[in-house]
Amino acid sequence: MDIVFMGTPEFAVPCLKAIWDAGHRVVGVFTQPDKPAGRGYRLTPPPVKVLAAEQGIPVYQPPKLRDGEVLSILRTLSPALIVVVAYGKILPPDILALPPKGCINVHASLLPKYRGAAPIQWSVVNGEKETGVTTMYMAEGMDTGDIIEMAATPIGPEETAGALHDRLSLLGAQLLAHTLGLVEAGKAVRTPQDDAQATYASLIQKEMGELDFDKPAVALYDLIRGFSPWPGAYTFAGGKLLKVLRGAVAAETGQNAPPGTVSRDETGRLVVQCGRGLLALLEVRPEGGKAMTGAEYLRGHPLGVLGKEKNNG
RNA sequence: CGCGGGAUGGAGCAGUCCGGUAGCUCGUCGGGCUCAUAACCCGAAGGUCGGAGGUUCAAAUCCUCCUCCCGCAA
Repeated sequence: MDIVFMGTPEFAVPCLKAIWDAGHRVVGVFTQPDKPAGRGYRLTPPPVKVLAAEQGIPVYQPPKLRDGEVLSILRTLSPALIVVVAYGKILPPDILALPPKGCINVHASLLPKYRGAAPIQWSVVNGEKETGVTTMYMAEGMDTGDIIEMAATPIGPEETAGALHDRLSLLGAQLLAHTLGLVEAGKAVRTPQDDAQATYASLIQKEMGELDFDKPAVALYDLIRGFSPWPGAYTFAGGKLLKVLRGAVAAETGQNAPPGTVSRDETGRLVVQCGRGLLALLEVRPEGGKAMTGAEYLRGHPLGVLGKEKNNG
């Protein structure tokens, strides 16, 4: 089949590869415009663009899809199918209606749960034990289309969102390859979603990564995993930012000190009192510094109370 | 040139504004104490203060340039 691919970040890269590996032809790639990123704000091309360019596939980076020009480009490319993976834009109805085989999407959750922008992170933050990937026919709503296939996978008790992202990215590519076969053969079955079961995974904001030590240690542990490696969980120590890269639950119950109180446990680990239980900060990065273990951090920084930035200033 | 923080014995930091013999916590090594210990006591080793140049009687500290790391932002 002739396919137009729409995707942007690293997550979409394996899916793009899977298309030609499965014997299909990518006649065009749509991706977000290059954006300033990193120190120096240098213009950086999205990963999908880099791969497409290597393969000599025409790349389009329209700022808007609803300007008519995009539609005429697509008509010229004349794909049988459009595949969308983490593109970052909503497709207007006239584009959805264009390809004869339809538009399909790969989503990193077991729909209808975790519709939306950040399903991987939120599934970890919420302590889910299982997640997966879904292929579906696209509808106008956000991730509301009819399901074609799903593949489930367990979330490891210590797995970070970053690790899960990489696994789901590959799993999604596998599933996509299979789904493409079904679609091409006309054997793809549509299963409508049960909207009553739907949940929504909103866009991650970095502010959501601030550790609230009034919460149970287990919840903070899940937050650290879910925000790793990006944007990272954090707190404040002595008015300075302290990123928490890796944590562990040191005790699930008990509270003997005000939440946020730092101490050193019998093995030298940095542990913090939570609303319920103790959280060990195994790896941290102080503002302007490099990553270090909690024990190392403790050698040069006084014990104190974390996260009081907003209260005393 | 988008904004900002940092580089000091093996680790983490203080000292830099107000130049003047490099300090703290931990680790390491030796010794002691203890039934024992990641605990405690005594002692020791270990540093071109990121690099180059400049100012000065004297520079970790002031000036200039450079390298590397990180935060914001994505």
